Amino acid sequence: MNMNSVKSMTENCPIARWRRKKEARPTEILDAALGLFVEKGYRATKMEDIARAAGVTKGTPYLYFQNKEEIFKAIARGTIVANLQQLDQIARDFDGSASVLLHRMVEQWWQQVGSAQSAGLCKLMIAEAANFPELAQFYFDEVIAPSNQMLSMVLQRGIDSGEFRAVPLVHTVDALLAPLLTTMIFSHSFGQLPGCCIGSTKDPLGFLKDALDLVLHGLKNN
Amino acid sequence: MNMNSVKSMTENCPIARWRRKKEARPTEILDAALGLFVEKGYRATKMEDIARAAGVTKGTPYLYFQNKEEIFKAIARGTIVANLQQLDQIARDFDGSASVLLHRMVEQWWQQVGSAQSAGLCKLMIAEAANFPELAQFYFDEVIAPSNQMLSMVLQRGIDSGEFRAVPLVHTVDALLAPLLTTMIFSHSFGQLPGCCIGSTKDPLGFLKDALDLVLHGLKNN
DNA sequence: ACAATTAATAAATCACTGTTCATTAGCTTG
DNA sequence: CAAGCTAATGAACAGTGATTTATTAATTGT
Repeated sequence: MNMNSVKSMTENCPIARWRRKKEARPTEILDAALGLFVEKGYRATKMEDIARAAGVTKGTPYLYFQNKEEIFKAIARGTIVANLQQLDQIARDFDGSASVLLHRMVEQWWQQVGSAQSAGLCKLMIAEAANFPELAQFYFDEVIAPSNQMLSMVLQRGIDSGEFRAVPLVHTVDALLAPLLTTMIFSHSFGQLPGCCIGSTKDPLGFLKDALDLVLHGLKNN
Repeated sequence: MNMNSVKSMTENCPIARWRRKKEARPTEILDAALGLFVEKGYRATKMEDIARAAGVTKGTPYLYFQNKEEIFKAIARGTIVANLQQLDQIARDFDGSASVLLHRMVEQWWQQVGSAQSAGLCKLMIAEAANFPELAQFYFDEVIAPSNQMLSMVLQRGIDSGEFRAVPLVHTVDALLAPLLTTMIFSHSFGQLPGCCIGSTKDPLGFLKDALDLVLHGLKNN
Protein backbone atom coordinates (compact mmCIF):
# COMPACT_ATOMS: atom_id res chain seq x y z
CA MET A 1 0.00 0.00 0.00
CA ASN A 2 1.18 3.49 -0.70
CA MET A 3 1.55 5.97 2.07
CA ASN A 4 0.62 8.91 -0.11
CA SER A 5 -3.05 8.53 0.50
CA VAL A 6 -2.54 8.31 4.19
CA LYS A 7 -0.23 11.25 4.15
CA SER A 8 -2.71 13.42 2.27
CA MET A 9 -5.43 12.29 4.62
CA THR A 10 -3.34 13.30 7.56
CA GLU A 11 -2.58 16.63 5.98
CA ASN A 12 -6.24 17.37 5.38
CA CYS A 13 -7.17 16.65 8.95
CA PRO A 14 -6.14 19.36 11.38
CA ILE A 15 -6.47 16.84 14.14
CA ALA A 16 -5.07 13.43 13.46
CA ARG A 17 -7.89 10.94 13.43
CA TRP A 18 -6.57 8.66 16.13
CA ARG A 19 -6.56 11.54 18.57
CA ARG A 20 -10.20 12.32 18.21
CA LYS A 21 -11.97 10.50 20.95
CA LYS A 22 -13.63 7.28 20.13
CA GLU A 23 -16.77 8.20 22.04
CA ALA A 24 -17.37 11.16 19.77
CA ARG A 25 -17.51 9.04 16.66
CA PRO A 26 -21.06 7.64 16.85
CA THR A 27 -22.52 11.10 17.39
CA GLU A 28 -20.48 12.55 14.56
CA ILE A 29 -21.71 9.86 12.25
CA LEU A 30 -25.32 10.27 13.27
CA ASP A 31 -25.17 14.04 12.89
CA ALA A 32 -23.70 13.72 9.44
CA ALA A 33 -26.28 11.15 8.46
CA LEU A 34 -29.18 13.23 9.75
CA GLY A 35 -28.13 16.19 7.64
CA LEU A 36 -27.81 14.08 4.51
CA PHE A 37 -31.02 12.14 5.06
CA VAL A 38 -32.95 15.36 5.48
CA GLU A 39 -31.34 16.90 2.45
CA LYS A 40 -31.39 14.01 0.00
CA GLY A 41 -33.65 11.35 1.40
CA TYR A 42 -32.82 7.95 2.79
CA ARG A 43 -32.06 5.97 -0.35
CA ALA A 44 -30.20 8.72 -2.11
CA THR A 45 -27.77 9.04 0.77
CA LYS A 46 -24.81 6.73 0.31
CA MET A 47 -22.89 5.26 3.18
CA GLU A 48 -19.78 6.81 1.74
CA ASP A 49 -21.45 10.22 1.80
CA ILE A 50 -22.23 9.76 5.45
CA ALA A 51 -18.70 8.64 6.17
CA ARG A 52 -17.13 11.56 4.35
CA ALA A 53 -19.45 14.07 5.96
CA ALA A 54 -18.38 12.66 9.30
CA GLY A 55 -14.73 12.98 8.35
CA VAL A 56 -14.00 9.26 8.14
CA THR A 57 -13.86 6.69 5.36
CA LYS A 58 -16.27 4.13 4.00
CA GLY A 59 -15.65 1.35 6.44
CA THR A 60 -15.67 3.29 9.67
CA PRO A 61 -19.43 3.68 10.19
CA TYR A 62 -19.66 -0.10 10.23
CA LEU A 63 -17.47 -0.17 13.31
CA TYR A 64 -20.24 1.61 15.18
CA PHE A 65 -23.44 0.62 13.44
CA GLN A 66 -24.52 -2.63 11.90
CA ASN A 67 -25.82 -1.08 8.71
CA LYS A 68 -27.55 1.88 7.14
CA GLU A 69 -30.92 1.01 8.56
CA GLU A 70 -29.56 0.96 12.08
CA ILE A 71 -28.16 4.43 11.56
CA PHE A 72 -31.56 5.59 10.46
CA LYS A 73 -33.16 4.06 13.52
CA ALA A 74 -30.56 5.51 15.86
CA ILE A 75 -31.23 8.97 14.47
CA ALA A 76 -34.95 8.66 14.79
CA ARG A 77 -34.55 7.51 18.36
CA GLY A 78 -32.16 10.29 19.29
CA THR A 79 -33.96 13.36 18.03
CA ILE A 80 -37.31 13.53 19.67
CA VAL A 81 -37.80 12.73 23.30
CA ALA A 82 -36.29 15.89 24.78
CA ASN A 83 -38.35 18.33 22.76
CA LEU A 84 -41.64 16.70 23.53
CA GLN A 85 -40.92 16.56 27.23
CA GLN A 86 -40.12 20.25 27.22
CA LEU A 87 -43.50 20.98 25.68
CA ASP A 88 -45.17 18.71 28.15
CA GLN A 89 -43.50 20.62 30.96
CA ILE A 90 -44.83 23.92 29.67
CA ALA A 91 -48.33 22.55 29.47
CA ARG A 92 -48.12 21.17 32.99
CA ASP A 93 -46.70 24.31 34.61
CA PHE A 94 -49.08 26.71 32.96
CA ASP A 95 -52.25 27.85 34.68
CA GLY A 96 -53.59 30.64 32.47
CA SER A 97 -56.24 30.25 29.80
CA ALA A 98 -56.08 27.38 27.35
CA SER A 99 -55.91 29.81 24.43
CA VAL A 100 -52.80 31.50 25.73
CA LEU A 101 -51.26 28.15 26.53
CA LEU A 102 -51.87 26.93 23.00
CA HIS A 103 -50.25 30.02 21.57
CA ARG A 104 -47.26 29.58 23.77
CA MET A 105 -46.95 25.90 22.90
CA VAL A 106 -47.11 26.59 19.20
CA GLU A 107 -44.37 29.18 19.48
CA GLN A 108 -42.20 26.86 21.50
CA TRP A 109 -42.87 24.04 19.10
CA TRP A 110 -41.86 26.13 16.15
CA GLN A 111 -38.58 27.12 17.73
CA GLN A 112 -37.64 23.69 19.01
CA VAL A 113 -39.12 21.38 16.41
CA GLY A 114 -40.73 22.99 13.39
CA SER A 115 -37.81 25.17 12.39
CA ALA A 116 -35.14 22.64 13.35
CA GLN A 117 -33.70 19.68 11.53
CA SER A 118 -36.16 17.45 13.32
CA ALA A 119 -38.81 18.76 10.96
CA GLY A 120 -36.97 17.27 8.04
CA LEU A 121 -36.89 14.02 9.91
CA CYS A 122 -40.65 14.08 10.24
CA LYS A 123 -41.00 14.47 6.50
CA LEU A 124 -38.54 11.64 6.09
CA MET A 125 -40.64 9.39 8.30
CA ILE A 126 -43.72 10.13 6.26
CA ALA A 127 -41.86 9.39 3.07
CA GLU A 128 -40.35 6.14 4.32
CA ALA A 129 -43.13 4.91 6.57
CA ALA A 130 -44.24 2.32 4.04
CA ASN A 131 -40.71 0.93 3.69
CA PHE A 132 -39.98 0.74 7.43
CA PRO A 133 -43.15 -0.35 9.19
CA GLU A 134 -41.44 -1.02 12.52
CA LEU A 135 -39.81 2.37 12.49
CA ALA A 136 -43.04 4.07 11.52
CA GLN A 137 -44.67 2.31 14.42
CA PHE A 138 -41.96 3.53 16.75
CA TYR A 139 -42.30 7.11 15.52
CA PHE A 140 -46.02 6.96 15.85
CA ASP A 141 -45.87 5.61 19.39
CA GLU A 142 -43.14 7.94 20.59
CA VAL A 143 -43.96 11.17 18.77
CA ILE A 144 -47.33 11.37 17.19
CA ALA A 145 -49.45 9.66 19.81
CA PRO A 146 -47.90 11.64 22.72
CA SER A 147 -48.35 14.91 20.83
CA ASN A 148 -51.97 14.06 20.30
CA GLN A 149 -52.34 13.13 23.91
CA MET A 150 -50.83 16.41 25.05
CA LEU A 151 -53.03 18.54 22.85
CA SER A 152 -56.01 16.48 23.85
CA MET A 153 -55.51 17.34 27.49
CA VAL A 154 -55.15 21.05 26.85
CA LEU A 155 -58.26 21.05 24.76
CA GLN A 156 -60.22 19.10 27.33
CA ARG A 157 -59.10 21.53 29.98
CA GLY A 158 -60.43 24.42 27.92
CA ILE A 159 -63.73 22.67 27.38
CA ASP A 160 -64.12 21.78 31.06
CA SER A 161 -63.44 25.34 32.14
CA GLY A 162 -66.06 26.63 29.75
CA GLU A 163 -63.50 28.54 27.71
CA PHE A 164 -64.20 26.37 24.65
CA ARG A 165 -67.46 24.99 23.41
CA ALA A 166 -67.97 21.24 23.35
CA VAL A 167 -66.35 20.18 20.09
CA PRO A 168 -65.62 16.60 19.01
CA LEU A 169 -62.32 16.10 20.80
CA VAL A 170 -60.45 13.67 18.59
CA HIS A 171 -61.14 15.42 15.32
CA THR A 172 -60.38 18.82 16.78
CA VAL A 173 -56.98 17.73 18.00
CA ASP A 174 -56.12 16.59 14.51
CA ALA A 175 -57.40 19.86 13.12
CA LEU A 176 -55.08 21.70 15.49
CA LEU A 177 -52.12 19.57 14.48
CA ALA A 178 -52.74 19.83 10.75
CA PRO A 179 -51.21 23.31 10.25
CA LEU A 180 -48.11 22.33 12.19
CA LEU A 181 -47.63 19.28 10.05
CA THR A 182 -48.16 20.97 6.73
CA THR A 183 -45.76 23.72 7.71
CA MET A 184 -43.03 21.19 8.43
CA ILE A 185 -43.75 19.20 5.33
CA PHE A 186 -43.96 22.07 2.90
CA SER A 187 -40.83 23.73 4.14
CA HIS A 188 -38.95 20.53 3.34
CA SER A 189 -40.50 19.76 -0.03
CA PHE A 190 -42.21 22.31 -2.23
CA GLY A 191 -41.14 25.15 0.02
CA GLN A 192 -37.67 24.98 -1.50
CA LEU A 193 -38.92 25.81 -4.98
CA PRO A 194 -38.06 29.26 -6.30
CA GLY A 195 -41.58 30.32 -7.22
CA CYS A 196 -43.30 28.86 -4.19
CA CYS A 197 -45.71 31.44 -2.90
CA ILE A 198 -47.59 29.49 -0.27
CA GLY A 199 -48.32 31.45 2.86
CA SER A 200 -47.10 28.84 5.25
CA THR A 201 -43.65 28.71 3.69
CA LYS A 202 -42.94 32.43 3.39
CA ASP A 203 -43.82 33.28 6.96
CA PRO A 204 -44.22 30.03 8.88
CA LEU A 205 -44.61 31.44 12.35
CA GLY A 206 -47.05 34.08 11.16
CA PHE A 207 -49.08 31.39 9.44
CA LEU A 208 -49.10 29.21 12.52
CA LYS A 209 -50.39 32.07 14.63
CA ASP A 210 -53.09 33.03 12.17
CA ALA A 211 -54.17 29.42 11.79
CA LEU A 212 -54.33 29.00 15.54
CA ASP A 213 -56.28 32.24 15.91
CA LEU A 214 -58.76 31.07 13.36
CA VAL A 215 -59.37 27.78 15.13
CA LEU A 216 -59.46 29.39 18.54
CA HIS A 217 -62.03 31.85 17.27
CA GLY A 218 -64.06 28.86 16.19
CA LEU A 219 -63.61 27.18 19.54
CA LYS A 220 -64.74 30.09 21.69
CA ASN A 221 -68.08 29.98 23.39
CA ASN A 222 -69.50 33.03 21.69
CA MET B 1 -32.80 -20.08 -27.83
CA ASN B 2 -35.32 -22.48 -26.37
CA MET B 3 -38.95 -22.18 -27.17
CA ASN B 4 -40.06 -23.47 -23.80
CA SER B 5 -40.04 -20.10 -22.19
CA VAL B 6 -42.03 -18.61 -24.97
CA LYS B 7 -44.45 -21.47 -24.90
CA SER B 8 -45.04 -21.20 -21.17
CA MET B 9 -45.47 -17.47 -21.54
CA THR B 10 -48.07 -18.04 -24.18
CA GLU B 11 -49.82 -20.55 -21.99
CA ASN B 12 -49.95 -18.20 -19.05
CA CYS B 13 -51.49 -15.43 -21.07
CA PRO B 14 -55.15 -15.96 -21.81
CA ILE B 15 -54.81 -13.44 -24.59
CA ALA B 16 -51.75 -13.74 -26.74
CA ARG B 17 -49.64 -10.67 -26.24
CA TRP B 18 -49.46 -9.60 -29.87
CA ARG B 19 -53.25 -9.42 -30.07
CA ARG B 20 -53.57 -6.92 -27.31
CA LYS B 21 -53.73 -3.53 -28.89
CA LYS B 22 -50.62 -1.50 -28.97
CA GLU B 23 -52.44 1.69 -27.96
CA ALA B 24 -53.46 0.10 -24.68
CA ARG B 25 -49.89 -0.60 -23.62
CA PRO B 26 -48.80 2.83 -22.37
CA THR B 27 -51.88 3.15 -20.18
CA GLU B 28 -51.44 -0.36 -18.83
CA ILE B 29 -47.86 0.40 -17.93
CA LEU B 30 -48.71 3.69 -16.29
CA ASP B 31 -51.53 2.14 -14.29
CA ALA B 32 -49.27 -0.61 -13.07
CA ALA B 33 -46.54 1.85 -12.18
CA LEU B 34 -48.91 4.13 -10.30
CA GLY B 35 -50.08 1.29 -8.11
CA LEU B 36 -46.55 0.20 -7.32
CA PHE B 37 -45.23 3.71 -6.74
CA VAL B 38 -48.03 4.44 -4.31
CA GLU B 39 -47.54 1.14 -2.53
CA LYS B 40 -43.76 0.93 -2.34
CA GLY B 41 -42.38 4.33 -3.21
CA TYR B 42 -40.48 5.43 -6.27
CA ARG B 43 -37.07 3.97 -5.67
CA ALA B 44 -38.25 0.68 -4.26
CA THR B 45 -40.27 0.00 -7.39
CA LYS B 46 -38.21 -1.84 -9.98
CA MET B 47 -38.78 -1.52 -13.67
CA GLU B 48 -39.26 -5.26 -13.79
CA ASP B 49 -42.00 -5.00 -11.18
CA ILE B 50 -43.78 -2.46 -13.31
CA ALA B 51 -43.38 -4.59 -16.38
CA ARG B 52 -44.69 -7.71 -14.70
CA ALA B 53 -47.61 -5.87 -13.15
CA ALA B 54 -48.47 -4.65 -16.63
CA GLY B 55 -48.26 -8.19 -18.00
CA VAL B 56 -45.16 -7.64 -20.09
CA THR B 57 -41.44 -8.29 -19.65
CA LYS B 58 -38.52 -6.15 -18.62
CA GLY B 59 -37.72 -4.53 -21.89
CA THR B 60 -41.20 -3.58 -23.03
CA PRO B 61 -41.72 -0.41 -20.98
CA TYR B 62 -38.68 1.03 -22.73
CA LEU B 63 -40.49 0.78 -26.04
CA TYR B 64 -42.98 3.32 -24.75
CA PHE B 65 -41.07 5.41 -22.24
CA GLN B 66 -37.52 6.63 -22.22
CA ASN B 67 -36.85 5.64 -18.64
CA LYS B 68 -38.27 5.32 -15.16
CA GLU B 69 -38.35 9.02 -14.52
CA GLU B 70 -40.41 9.64 -17.63
CA ILE B 71 -42.92 7.09 -16.40
CA PHE B 72 -43.14 8.94 -13.14
CA LYS B 73 -43.70 12.22 -14.93
CA ALA B 74 -46.30 10.76 -17.25
CA ILE B 75 -48.24 9.46 -14.26
CA ALA B 76 -48.09 12.76 -12.45
CA ARG B 77 -49.31 14.54 -15.55
CA GLY B 78 -52.13 12.09 -16.17
CA THR B 79 -53.81 11.99 -12.79
CA ILE B 80 -54.62 15.51 -11.82
CA VAL B 81 -55.97 17.93 -14.33
CA ALA B 82 -59.44 16.43 -14.70
CA ASN B 83 -60.20 16.36 -10.99
CA LEU B 84 -59.23 19.92 -10.40
CA GLN B 85 -61.28 21.16 -13.32
CA GLN B 86 -64.30 19.34 -11.99
CA LEU B 87 -63.91 21.11 -8.67
CA ASP B 88 -63.44 24.40 -10.43
CA GLN B 89 -66.67 23.79 -12.31
CA ILE B 90 -68.58 23.22 -9.10
CA ALA B 91 -67.22 26.41 -7.61
CA ARG B 92 -68.17 28.36 -10.70
CA ASP B 93 -71.69 27.00 -11.05
CA PHE B 94 -72.64 27.39 -7.43
CA ASP B 95 -74.45 30.41 -6.19
CA GLY B 96 -75.42 29.59 -2.60
CA SER B 97 -73.45 30.58 0.50
CA ALA B 98 -69.71 30.15 0.60
CA SER B 99 -70.01 27.83 3.62
CA VAL B 100 -72.24 25.42 1.78
CA LEU B 101 -70.02 25.60 -1.26
CA LEU B 102 -66.95 24.75 0.80
CA HIS B 103 -68.69 21.78 2.32
CA ARG B 104 -69.70 20.54 -1.08
CA MET B 105 -66.22 21.02 -2.47
CA VAL B 106 -64.63 19.13 0.39
CA GLU B 107 -66.99 16.23 -0.12
CA GLN B 108 -66.34 16.17 -3.83
CA TRP B 109 -62.61 16.45 -3.25
CA TRP B 110 -62.66 13.51 -0.89
CA GLN B 111 -64.50 11.31 -3.34
CA GLN B 112 -62.43 12.24 -6.39
CA VAL B 113 -59.01 12.89 -4.93
CA GLY B 114 -58.53 12.22 -1.24
CA SER B 115 -59.83 8.69 -1.19
CA ALA B 116 -58.42 7.79 -4.59
CA GLN B 117 -55.00 6.62 -5.66
CA SER B 118 -54.10 10.19 -6.52
CA ALA B 119 -53.73 10.82 -2.80
CA GLY B 120 -50.89 8.36 -2.68
CA LEU B 121 -49.33 10.23 -5.53
CA CYS B 122 -49.47 13.42 -3.54
CA LYS B 123 -47.59 11.78 -0.70
CA LEU B 124 -45.13 10.49 -3.23
CA MET B 125 -44.52 13.98 -4.54
CA ILE B 126 -43.84 15.24 -1.07
CA ALA B 127 -41.44 12.44 -0.42
CA GLU B 128 -39.58 12.80 -3.70
CA ALA B 129 -39.79 16.56 -4.18
CA ALA B 130 -36.19 17.09 -3.11
CA ASN B 131 -34.93 14.46 -5.57
CA PHE B 132 -36.94 15.73 -8.55
CA PRO B 133 -36.97 19.50 -8.44
CA GLU B 134 -38.39 19.93 -11.93
CA LEU B 135 -41.19 17.51 -11.22
CA ALA B 136 -41.91 19.17 -7.90
CA GLN B 137 -42.11 22.46 -9.73
CA PHE B 138 -44.52 20.95 -12.21
CA TYR B 139 -46.72 19.55 -9.47
CA PHE B 140 -46.67 22.80 -7.62
CA ASP B 141 -47.64 24.80 -10.69
CA GLU B 142 -50.30 22.41 -11.91
CA VAL B 143 -51.85 21.20 -8.69
CA ILE B 144 -51.01 23.13 -5.60
CA ALA B 145 -51.09 26.66 -6.92
CA PRO B 146 -54.42 26.18 -8.75
CA SER B 147 -55.98 24.60 -5.67
CA ASN B 148 -54.87 27.57 -3.64
CA GLN B 149 -56.19 29.93 -6.25
CA MET B 150 -59.58 28.21 -6.27
CA LEU B 151 -59.97 28.28 -2.52
CA SER B 152 -58.78 31.83 -2.45
CA MET B 153 -61.60 32.92 -4.71
CA VAL B 154 -64.28 31.15 -2.71
CA LEU B 155 -62.97 32.67 0.47
CA GLN B 156 -62.81 36.14 -1.04
CA ARG B 157 -66.38 35.75 -2.24
CA GLY B 158 -67.47 34.92 1.28
CA ILE B 159 -65.66 37.90 2.69
CA ASP B 160 -67.04 40.26 0.08
CA SER B 161 -70.60 39.14 0.71
CA GLY B 162 -70.19 39.72 4.41
CA GLU B 163 -70.62 36.03 5.20
CA PHE B 164 -67.08 35.78 6.58
CA ARG B 165 -65.11 38.28 8.59
CA ALA B 166 -62.01 39.82 7.10
CA VAL B 167 -59.32 37.28 7.79
CA PRO B 168 -55.80 37.27 6.31
CA LEU B 169 -56.53 35.61 3.00
CA VAL B 170 -53.32 33.77 2.19
CA HIS B 171 -52.84 32.20 5.57
CA THR B 172 -56.47 31.23 5.86
CA VAL B 173 -56.38 29.41 2.56
CA ASP B 174 -53.46 27.35 3.80
CA ALA B 175 -55.28 26.70 7.04
CA LEU B 176 -58.23 25.38 5.04
CA LEU B 177 -55.99 23.14 2.96
CA ALA B 178 -54.03 21.74 5.88
CA PRO B 179 -56.62 19.16 7.04
CA LEU B 180 -57.05 17.89 3.50
CA LEU B 181 -53.34 17.41 3.12
CA THR B 182 -52.77 15.69 6.43
CA THR B 183 -55.65 13.35 5.74
CA MET B 184 -54.11 12.27 2.49
CA ILE B 185 -50.66 11.99 3.93
CA PHE B 186 -51.59 10.08 7.03
CA SER B 187 -53.79 7.61 5.22
CA HIS B 188 -50.77 6.70 3.11
CA SER B 189 -48.15 6.56 5.84
CA PHE B 190 -48.87 6.09 9.51
CA GLY B 191 -52.52 5.43 8.79
CA GLN B 192 -51.62 1.90 7.70
CA LEU B 193 -50.24 0.96 11.09
CA PRO B 194 -52.32 -1.49 13.13
CA GLY B 195 -52.55 0.59 16.29
CA CYS B 196 -53.05 3.92 14.60
CA CYS B 197 -55.85 5.71 16.38
CA ILE B 198 -55.69 9.15 14.83
CA GLY B 199 -59.08 10.65 14.16
CA SER B 200 -58.38 11.64 10.61
CA THR B 201 -57.48 8.10 9.59
CA LYS B 202 -60.35 6.22 11.17
CA ASP B 203 -63.09 8.40 9.76
CA PRO B 204 -61.54 10.69 7.17
CA LEU B 205 -64.68 12.25 5.78
CA GLY B 206 -66.07 12.82 9.26
CA PHE B 207 -62.82 14.49 10.25
CA LEU B 208 -62.82 16.70 7.20
CA LYS B 209 -66.35 17.86 7.93
CA ASP B 210 -65.60 18.58 11.58
CA ALA B 211 -62.41 20.42 10.70
CA LEU B 212 -64.23 22.50 8.14
CA ASP B 213 -67.03 23.24 10.58
CA LEU B 214 -64.50 24.39 13.12
CA VAL B 215 -62.84 26.78 10.71
CA LEU B 216 -66.13 28.01 9.32
CA HIS B 217 -67.32 28.71 12.83
CA GLY B 218 -64.18 30.77 13.26
CA LEU B 219 -64.77 32.58 9.98
CA LYS B 220 -68.34 33.61 10.63
CA ASN B 221 -69.17 37.19 11.39
CA ASN B 222 -70.65 36.55 14.78
C1' DA C 1 -46.74 -17.91 -49.63
C1' DC C 2 -43.29 -14.71 -48.61
C1' DA C 3 -40.86 -10.54 -47.65
C1' DA C 4 -41.31 -6.60 -44.55
C1' DT C 5 -42.88 -4.75 -40.39
C1' DT C 6 -44.16 -4.63 -35.66
C1' DA C 7 -44.41 -5.96 -30.87
C1' DA C 8 -42.23 -8.17 -27.53
C1' DT C 9 -38.86 -10.93 -25.37
C1' DA C 10 -34.92 -12.18 -22.45
C1' DA C 11 -30.24 -12.34 -22.10
C1' DA C 12 -26.35 -9.31 -21.56
C1' DT C 13 -24.29 -5.06 -20.05
C1' DC C 14 -23.11 -1.63 -16.96
C1' DA C 15 -23.00 1.34 -13.10
C1' DC C 16 -23.71 1.82 -8.56
C1' DT C 17 -23.46 1.05 -3.66
C1' DG C 18 -23.87 -1.58 0.75
C1' DT C 19 -20.85 -4.43 3.18
C1' DT C 20 -16.63 -7.08 4.36
C1' DC C 21 -11.90 -7.76 5.46
C1' DA C 22 -6.97 -7.81 5.19
C1' DT C 23 -3.85 -4.25 6.24
C1' DT C 24 -1.85 0.00 8.43
C1' DA C 25 -0.70 3.70 11.68
C1' DG C 26 -0.48 5.41 15.95
C1' DC C 27 -0.87 4.64 20.82
C1' DT C 28 0.11 2.07 25.14
C1' DT C 29 2.13 -0.93 28.34
C1' DG C 30 5.64 -3.77 30.37
C1' DC D 1 11.81 -0.04 22.71
C1' DA D 2 9.28 -4.05 21.35
C1' DA D 3 4.92 -6.37 21.37
C1' DG D 4 0.22 -5.88 21.42
C1' DC D 5 -3.93 -3.19 20.98
C1' DT D 6 -7.17 -0.07 18.83
C1' DA D 7 -9.12 2.89 15.51
C1' DA D 8 -9.33 3.44 10.94
C1' DT D 9 -8.48 2.65 6.23
C1' DG D 10 -9.60 1.54 1.40
C1' DA D 11 -9.48 -2.06 -1.92
C1' DA D 12 -12.29 -5.87 -3.14
C1' DC D 13 -16.65 -8.26 -3.26
C1' DA D 14 -21.41 -9.09 -4.26
C1' DG D 15 -26.02 -8.02 -5.12
C1' DT D 16 -29.09 -5.07 -7.34
C1' DG D 17 -31.44 -2.88 -10.83
C1' DA D 18 -31.70 0.30 -14.86
C1' DT D 19 -30.97 0.15 -19.65
C1' DT D 20 -29.53 -1.94 -24.27
C1' DT D 21 -29.74 -5.05 -27.89
C1' DA D 22 -29.82 -9.23 -30.59
C1' DT D 23 -33.40 -12.31 -31.48
C1' DT D 24 -38.09 -14.27 -32.05
C1' DA D 25 -43.00 -14.50 -33.13
C1' DA D 26 -46.99 -12.80 -35.03
C1' DT D 27 -49.09 -9.80 -38.55
C1' DT D 28 -49.63 -7.37 -42.75
C1' DG D 29 -49.40 -6.29 -47.52
C1' DT D 30 -48.38 -7.94 -52.04
